Amino acid sequence: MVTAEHILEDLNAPQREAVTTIAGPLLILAGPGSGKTRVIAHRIAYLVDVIGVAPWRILSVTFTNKAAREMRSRVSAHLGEAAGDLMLGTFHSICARLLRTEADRIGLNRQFNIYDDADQMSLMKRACEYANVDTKRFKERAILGAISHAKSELVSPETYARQARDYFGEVVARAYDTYQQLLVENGALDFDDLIVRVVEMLQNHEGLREKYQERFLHVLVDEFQDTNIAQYQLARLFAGKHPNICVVGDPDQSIYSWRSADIRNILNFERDFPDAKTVLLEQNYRSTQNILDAAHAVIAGNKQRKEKSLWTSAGGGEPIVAYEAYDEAEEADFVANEIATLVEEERRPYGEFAVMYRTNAHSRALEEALIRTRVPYALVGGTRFYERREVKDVLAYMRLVQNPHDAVSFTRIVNVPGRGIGTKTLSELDRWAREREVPPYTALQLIAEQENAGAGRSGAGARPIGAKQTRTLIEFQEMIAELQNVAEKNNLSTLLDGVLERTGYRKYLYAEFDEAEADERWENIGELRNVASEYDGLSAGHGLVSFLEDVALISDADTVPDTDDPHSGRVTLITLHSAKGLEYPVVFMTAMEEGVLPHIRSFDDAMQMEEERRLCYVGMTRAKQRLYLIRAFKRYGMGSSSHNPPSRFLKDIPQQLIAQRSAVRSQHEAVERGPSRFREEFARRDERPPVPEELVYAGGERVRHPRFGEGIVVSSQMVKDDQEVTVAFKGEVGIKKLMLSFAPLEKL
DNA sequence: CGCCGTACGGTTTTT
DNA sequence: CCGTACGGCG
Repeated sequence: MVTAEHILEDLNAPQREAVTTIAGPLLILAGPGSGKTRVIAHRIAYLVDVIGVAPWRILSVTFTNKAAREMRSRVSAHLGEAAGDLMLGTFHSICARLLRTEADRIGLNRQFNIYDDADQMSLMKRACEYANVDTKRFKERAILGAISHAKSELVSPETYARQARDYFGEVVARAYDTYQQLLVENGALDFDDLIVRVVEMLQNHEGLREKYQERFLHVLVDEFQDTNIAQYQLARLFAGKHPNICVVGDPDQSIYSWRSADIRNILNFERDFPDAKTVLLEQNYRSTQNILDAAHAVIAGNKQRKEKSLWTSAGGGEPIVAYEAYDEAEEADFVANEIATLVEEERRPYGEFAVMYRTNAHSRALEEALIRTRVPYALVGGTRFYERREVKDVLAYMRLVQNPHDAVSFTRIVNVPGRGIGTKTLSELDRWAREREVPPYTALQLIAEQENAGAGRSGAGARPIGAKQTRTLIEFQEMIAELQNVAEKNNLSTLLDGVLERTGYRKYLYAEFDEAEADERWENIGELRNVASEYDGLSAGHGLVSFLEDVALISDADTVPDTDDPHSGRVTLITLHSAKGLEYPVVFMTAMEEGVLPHIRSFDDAMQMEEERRLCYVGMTRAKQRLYLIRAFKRYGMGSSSHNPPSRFLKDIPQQLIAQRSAVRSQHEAVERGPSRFREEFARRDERPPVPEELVYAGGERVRHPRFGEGIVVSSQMVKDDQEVTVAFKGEVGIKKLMLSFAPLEKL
C-alpha cells in the first residue's frame, strides 16, 4: 500500500497542490518542463490510493496514444495492475471505443470505418460533384477545411446553411450537407465525427448521459490549450454530474489553432467554472537557465499573452550555439559532424539528440548527411507507413471486408491490381446506383443477381455497363464476399493472407515496379502482416475492428522512440509540432529563417505569426542542456533556390546567451572531403568577387541574364553584405529577385 | 473504354 | 519536385 507521503515526496508546493486539490474544477497552468505529466500521474495515483476512487471511474485524456501509454506506465509504478482499469487515451480513441460500445443504442453501424485526411478528400471530391460545386473557383481543400472547422464548433449542416452570409458560405453549406450524407451512406466517420457523435450521444440520450456522468468521478485533460470547442464541450459533458474536472495546459504552447484548437477554452473554463481553482507550475526542471532565458526572450515578443515567470535552480549552462551554413546540405553536415563530436567528446548516446524542423520536407538533407556519417537516426512522420500506397491498398481491401459500403475504399482498389475497370464504368455504376437510391455495393449485388438470373442486357433493369466489365465487377464482388467469409471464421493474418492471395498482390507489385522498389513495397506488406498478427489472439470479428481502428488512430508522435530506453541509440528527426511534450539533452533547430520559421504563410496574419513564435518557443524549450539554432544562407526548394534572411525570432535572443559559430571551419572541411557537388558550390562561393558597398544597379537600367534574357531593373537594395536586384524580364520569365554576388548580370 | 504519356499547378503543421 | 489532369493511342 502506497501512502500519501510517498506519492507527494519530491514534489514542490504548487505541484502538491495540483495533486491534492481533488474536489471541484481545477485549472493547472504549467510551463514547459514543469513536470506536469508527472503531476497528472501522481494525481491519479493519489485519487485511487488515498481518496479511494475506483480506477475505472477516472477519465484521463492525453494528446497522443504514446502519452497515454506513458501515463499508464507511470501510474502503474504506484498502483500496479489497477492502472489497467483507467479510462485513458486521446479524445479520438476514447470516442471511437465509446461509439462501438453504444453503436446499437444510438443507431450507428458498429462496423463503421474511420476516414483519415486522404479519405476525407476523396469523399469531398464526390460531395462537390453531387452538390454541383465549381471546384475551379472553390478548392476542395478549402471547403473541407471550413467543414472541419464547423464540426469542431458543433455547427450542423443546417445551422451552417442558416448562418451562411456569402457565396462561399452557401457553397460550403451545400457541400457540407452532401458530405455528411455520403459519410452516412458509406458507414464511415471522419476524425471530427468521432467527437461530434459522442457529444450528440450524450446530449440526446438521457440514459447514456446519466450512465457516463454517473461513472466519471474525475475528468483530466492534458494539453488543454490544444483542444477544440467540441472536445471541451465533451469534457464538460462527462463531468456534468461530478464537476471534478482538471485541465492542464500552457497558452504559450498552443500550436494547433490551424486544426481548430481554440485558446478561448482556457478563458471559458474560468467563466464556466467560476469556482475553479488555478495552480501555476512555473519551476522548470528541464532546461538550463540560458535556454530558458532565450526561450523567454522569444515568447515575450507575443502581445496576446499573460506574462509568466520561468525559473530553474539549474545553473546557466552552455551558451546557445547559432550557426549559418552555406546551404541545407552544409547545414545537415554541420549537424551530423556536431553530433559525432559530442558523441565522442561527451560520451553521449545518439538517443540524446533531436533535430527539429518546421516542415517534413526539411528532413531529406538531414537524412542524407546522417547516412553518410553513419549516424543512426529515427525519422518521425514524413511519408508515414500507413500512408504508403501498398499499405493503403491492402488496408482498403480489409476495410471493404469489414464494411462493403465504404465507397472510398471501394474506388481505391476496385481496379488495383488492374482489372480493366476504368472511370467510365465506375461513373456509370455510380449513376445507376443513385438512380435507384442504393449504395454502390448494393447496386453491385443487384447486378450480380440480375446476371445470374439471366436478365442480361434487355428489359427494364438492363445492366448499365458492358458485358466484360459487368463480369469483372461481379467477380470482384464475389471475391469480397468470399473474404468476408474468411474474416468470419479465421484470425486476422489469415484474412490478410487471403487478400494477398486472391488479389495476386505480390505479382502485381513485381509487374508494376522494378525489382528494388517492388522488394521494398513487399517488405512493407510484410511489416503490415506483422502488425496484423498481433491481433490474431482476438476473436474473428473483433480482431479486424480493433486493427482497423488502431491503424486509423495511430499518430506520428506515437512512433517516437522512447528516450528512457538506453538502447534506443538513435538521433530523432522530428517536426516542431510532433516534438511537443518531448525533451532531449541536445536539440538542433534547423532552418531558422524568415519564410520557414516563421513560415511564409503566416506573414500577413498577426495571429498566425504569434503561433509561429509559440512554435519556436516549444522547440527551444525541448532542450535540456544544449541548444543549436541553425540556418542556411541558401536553400533549395521546389526546383529553385532562395536566400532567406535569418528568422526574426533570433534577433530577440540576447546576444550574451549566444555563441556564434563561424561557417569557415566547416566549409574547409566540406571542401576537402565533401562530394564534388559541395566542392563546386564552395569553390564558386570563394571565387565570387567582393560585393561593392554601393548599389551597382539603379531602377530603369537595362540588363541581360544568360538564362532569363533581357530585362529592366525595377529596384535594388543592400541585403547584409550583398545586393538584391529586382529585374522585370521580358516574356514569360517575369519578375525575378537576384543576388548580385551570384547572378551573372550584364549591363546593356 | 482503358492505359500511358506529357503538361501543369501547388506547395505547413496532424489527431 | 510530386501528384493530378487531360489528350492521344491501342
